[in-house]
This record gives sequence, structure tokens and C-alpha cells, in this order.
Amino acid sequence: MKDLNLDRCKFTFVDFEFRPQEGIEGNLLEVICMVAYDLHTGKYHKLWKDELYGMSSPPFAVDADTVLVVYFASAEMACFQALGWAMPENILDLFVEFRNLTNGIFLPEGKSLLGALKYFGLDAISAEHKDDMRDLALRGAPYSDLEKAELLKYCQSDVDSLSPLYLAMKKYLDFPRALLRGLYGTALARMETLGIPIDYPTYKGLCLHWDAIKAKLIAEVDSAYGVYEEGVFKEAAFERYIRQQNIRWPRLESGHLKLDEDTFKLMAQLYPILAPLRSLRDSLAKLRLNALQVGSDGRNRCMLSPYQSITSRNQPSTTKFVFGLSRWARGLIQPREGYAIAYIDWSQQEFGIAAGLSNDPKMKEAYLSGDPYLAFAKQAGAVPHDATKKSHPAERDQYKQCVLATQYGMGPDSLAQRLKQPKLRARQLLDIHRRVYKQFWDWSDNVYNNTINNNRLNTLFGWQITVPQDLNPRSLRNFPMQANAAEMLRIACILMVRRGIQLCAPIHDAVLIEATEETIEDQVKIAQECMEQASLIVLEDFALGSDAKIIKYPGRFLEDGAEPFWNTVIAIYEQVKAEADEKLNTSLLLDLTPAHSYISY
DNA sequence: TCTATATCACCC
DNA sequence: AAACGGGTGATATAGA
Repeated sequence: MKDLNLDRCKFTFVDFEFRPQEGIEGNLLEVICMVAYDLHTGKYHKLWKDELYGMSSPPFAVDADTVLVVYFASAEMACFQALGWAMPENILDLFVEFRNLTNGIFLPEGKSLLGALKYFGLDAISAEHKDDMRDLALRGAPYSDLEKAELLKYCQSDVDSLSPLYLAMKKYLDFPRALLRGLYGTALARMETLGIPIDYPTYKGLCLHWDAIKAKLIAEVDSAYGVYEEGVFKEAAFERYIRQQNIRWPRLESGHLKLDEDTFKLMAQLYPILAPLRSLRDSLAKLRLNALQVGSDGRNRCMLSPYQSITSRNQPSTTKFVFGLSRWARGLIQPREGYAIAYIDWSQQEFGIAAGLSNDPKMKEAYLSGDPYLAFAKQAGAVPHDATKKSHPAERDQYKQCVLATQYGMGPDSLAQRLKQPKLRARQLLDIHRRVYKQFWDWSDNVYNNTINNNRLNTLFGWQITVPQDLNPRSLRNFPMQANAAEMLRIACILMVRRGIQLCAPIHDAVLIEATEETIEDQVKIAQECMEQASLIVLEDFALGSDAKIIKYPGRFLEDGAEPFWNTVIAIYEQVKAEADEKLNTSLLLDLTPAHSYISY
């Protein structure tokens, strides 16, 4: 990629039609057809699935001098994967480049291929036809000759619109950084194909008995209140209840009752009779499993939605992706027999990035100490130099909260509330941060002023935002940390895939990997090397560390207080399942009796 | 009955 | 006007 000579480069445009096997979301992909156009020779390759599956490599060059041009690389690369083809060396993802070009700008036509074409005033097929064709692809075989011809024609129309789009975007493209963004598509395809191992029987059982489990939880508590109807908390019913009980409840400006967790917590302290209801609401809010996308082989696979946020983070659906669910649901993540998984995250990544980007010596020193929060307290002179996490927990926590608060631009009011300290103390802590990390703040002010002046902000690798009018200063100041963190994650993923790591998923500042029980420790070491290398690349020689949590079969992914609720759910599940099984047995016996008597007769 | 908006809960 | 960054999604209510 580094030696790419653009003048000598050949461009090939490619698009696949595909669907999940058997039409079940979460399953591996089944390729239906492909159209590729070689700009150099003017030649088309139009191939149907039976031909494609017989090929061990693409019918066009994917060497170092060829750039493959696509719209949404992870999809096409997942098709490469499904066909067992080696990944191309150079990928230009026009979706990503269009996102980058228009990041921060409102797009009335959206960011799909059609939207991008309309943005540049280019011809596009109708959205209706696109939907029809997508449905046809999703339906699966058998296809009539007419349908085959239609699908291929549609596939070609997408390819044919890629070259004018490329020409329209050419003057904005930033090589070779655009190719780095494109290359991430190959790592994504690996992850979307491998997926996350799930305890499938338990998952299926929980889904099957979900309503009963929920009902049991509600029934135990709501009999005293009567505020649930068909498993749903009703504001009107609750209003009746508090009137009966003569409870004055805080309201929103709209007149509605304030029903958030904080208000409930406060009111439950004032009126202890409400405590069980509060705890029920708390549990039920966390009780969401509905749409998790698990394939028939027990792997959680879904689109990882790269470059979706303004900082270029992945934003997969929070219901389809297991890491988007409540933490307790991670108990469903379980390596297969003989295997292990590891969750590896950068230590205090945003603090480290802030230190690296601003080059603040004190901040770097604090990061390198291994405990930035305690180091900050020491640098402020609040604790002695030999203080430890154990010797000064209260001080450490205050300085920790202060560090976290400044990363998001929190003000003294919110910090005071969080610390349960007077506003004066919060203001004092924030001032200390400004004083101790003066170079960071000078840098941050500088970034802010420059951005205001030229209306544009970008990472070292060229992810940029045209600053919208309504972007608040806190977002703007946080952008360099979060967007460079996203760059770092992408680079780390690319490096890991190159080194043969079985990469399951990205989680913003972390990855999940898989290996056999025997090799997991070695694989974790390699993955951590990749993560360190990625930090060195993004932060120009400032290394970030990482922490790894290894889970071997039959262990589950449960951490930080997630276990109690998992256990509660499983206990109720076992109970409900036992009752259901008993019912089933009884009815089976009833069914069998006449048949049995008939036979013996 | 459907859609838009507000509010809330969850993730890093 | 508010004052904690980036998100997705469920649900309830109001209004057509």
C-alpha cells in the first residue's frame, strides 16, 4: 500500500449480491452473483453463484497495483471470505470516503449509494427497484432465467454507477489514507464472518420462555401496586397508585411524571413502600434479549456499521450485537469446548491519547505510572508520593472522577453532584486539572480555536468533520480523543488479522478474540503487541498498554457486578423451564394413553 | 391505526 | 437554553 503508484494503478469496480444462508440473519453469507468492471481493459466479469463457488481466486487482478473500488467494503469482502478468496491489497471504499467528505453535513438523500449519486447529481436507479432486487436476492434460490438476468443487471447497474461516482469524488480523495480506511473492510469482514460464540441452548431457552420469565418477575412484586398491564409499566396506573398513597411525585415540564432511575431512587428513599417496585423497574429495564442476531451455528454475527458516528466509530445495532445489550447478557458469551476467548482493552485509552496528542509531560508521566488517577492526585500534591490505591481510596476516586469528567467536558455542577461534594470542591478539582495538565489545556484551547476559525477538524489519519453550527464545544474538544481512538482500533484490527489472530469483534476501545485453550495466552500476547503498535502509529511513539481477560470453556463472559442478575435470570429460567417440561410430559402422557390402550387392546 | 416526539435505558 | 462525549433502540403518549 505504501508503494502504491497511483498513475500506474489499475482500478476494478466490483459489487456482489448475497444473502445470509437460508435467509436467516446471523448465518454465514451465501453469494448469489457478482459483477466486476475492469476500468483498464473495459472488460466486465458477470458471474453467477455456481461459477463463483468454483473459483479459488477472483477473475480479476488483486495485486499491489490494483485498487478495488466498492461501496461498503465489509460486505464485498465478506463475499470474498465466503468464496475463500484471498483479500485484495488495495480497497477504495467510496461509502467511507463519502461519509468522510460529508461528515457533519446534513444529507437529505442519505449516505447510501443512491444518496451519494444524487449528492453529485449523477444518474441512479429508483429506490423501489433497489428494494425489489434486494428482496429477490434475500428470497434465495431457485431463480428463473429471467430473475437471474434481472439480478445480474441490477448488480451491474451498481457497478456502473461506481465509476462516475469515483470520478466525481476523485479530487477529494486523500491517498493513501483512503486506502487505509478501505483496508479496514477486510478486518471487518473477518469479524462479521467469525462472530462471537454464544451458549446457544441457553440463549434459545431464554428466548422461548422470555414472556414467562418476565411475568414471574412482575407477578412477584406488582401484586402490591397494580401498575403493570400485560408486562408493561403504565404511567396512568402509577398515577392512580400515588394518588391513593398521597405521594407527591416530581413532574417533567410536559406534565408527565418523572420516571427515570434517579427520581425513583430518590422517592424510594422517601417512601420505602416503593423500594420493591423500584428494584423491579430496574431489573426489567435491563431485561432485553429480543433481537440478538445469532446464526444456526450459535455465533452472534451482525453488521458492525463502521464509520457510522461522526468520530468514525463502529455503531452496530444495540439489539443485534451482544455487546450492545446490558452487561448481564454477556453471560451468553461462552467459548466452545476446547476454546477460549479474550477481551482485550486499552488501559485508560482516552487519557493516554490526550497525553500523546497534546504531548503534555505530566499527563504522559501519569499515564506511564500505570494508575493515572492516583498519579494525578500525587501531581496535585493531594496525597504523598508513596500513596497507593489502598492507602488513599477516597482521594483517588475524586481525582479519577475529575479526569473522567474533563474528558467529556463536564462542568462543576455535574461533577459536584457526582462526587456528592460542594460545587466549590468540584470547581477546585477542575482548576487543579487545568493547572497540572497545562500543556494539554493549551493544546485543547488551540484545537478549539483553530476549529472555530476554519470550521474543520481532523484526525492524524484524515478522518474529518465539517463542524455543524449546533456542535457544542464539549463535542468538539472530545473529537480528537474519540476519533483518534477509532483510528487506533481500526489499525489494531488490521494488524491482528494480518498476524492471524481470530478476531471476533471490536468494542470501541477493545477487541474480542478467540483461540484454542492451548494457544490463547500466545494469541493474547500477539494481539496486545498489535494494539501497542497501533498506539505507536497513531500517537507517534507514545505506547498505550492494554488489559486482557481470558475466559476458557465452560466459563462465561461476566464481569463487574453483572453476575447477580445473570444468576437471577437463570434461576427463574430453570424454574419456568421445569414447569414447562412438566406440562409437556403430562400432555404427552395424556396423548399416549389412548394410543397405548389401543395397542394393548 | 399510524407516525413523530419525548424520555428513558443501555453500551464504550 | 443548557451545561457529560459518541451512539441505538424501546416505549409511551399525542396528534393526525
